[in-house]
Amino acid sequence: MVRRKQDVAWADPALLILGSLAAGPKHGYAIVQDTEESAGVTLGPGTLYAALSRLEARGYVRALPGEDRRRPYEITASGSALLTERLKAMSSFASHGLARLKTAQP
Amino acid sequence: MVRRKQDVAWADPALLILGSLAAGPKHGYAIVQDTEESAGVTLGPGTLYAALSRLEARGYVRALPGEDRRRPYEITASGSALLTERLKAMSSFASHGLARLKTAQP
DNA sequence: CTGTCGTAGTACGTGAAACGATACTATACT
DNA sequence: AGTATAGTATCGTTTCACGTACTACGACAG
Repeated sequence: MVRRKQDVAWADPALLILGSLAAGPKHGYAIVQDTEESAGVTLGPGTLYAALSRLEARGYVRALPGEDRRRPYEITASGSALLTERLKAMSSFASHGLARLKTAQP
Repeated sequence: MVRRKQDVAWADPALLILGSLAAGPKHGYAIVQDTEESAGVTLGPGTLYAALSRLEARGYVRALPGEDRRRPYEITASGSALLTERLKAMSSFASHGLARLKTAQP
């Protein structure tokens, strides 16, 4: 088992989770499915729950009262603020980078 | 010191390096300065040179003959291809996420 | 001449976290 | 009952981000 950390990642798992929760509260399994289809990234359970509890400890998400055995999470205000900042930075970096790639071909 | 790994990063250092090299060959120190002004991220030497040698080992960058004390690096074709993929993914994730944030406010 | 500042890269230790594997429970179907 | 699926949790390994400290060299001030 040669865990190869996925060879130059483009986004932090925590950011994928926040992005998924931005659309509304979800429980863990739903987050996994959402990031798979919207970002093409599959989060393993180890990654998911570890990142979720870190986000909760830092106040970016909040656990909602679980109805049955699912535990939904909700993004908080500071989580939204953080996500907005990061997404803007990503967006501008991506467009600058793509512009560089187009022009700087020898 | 409590190495807090920077609290939800928005981009892998390796990606910042590739993005900087997309504008043309640079040596390490110049990459640091470039990412500082273009992305607002300061890469420490430990982060920078470790990431650079990983990128070189995987064939995404190539070391050019060093003139004096500096060691310039150049992005390779597969590095450009990788960067393009990742930037496109980042860009679409960022725009989807920002759209979600706008609409889904209770 | 010597201090120190900016440039450039090296070496290294520490801790955080990604990831896969594994295990477990509860419901649904057959 | 047996199997599949939904859902959550924990463990161990490995990798890597990051800070600190260090070497080295040119330029310029004092």
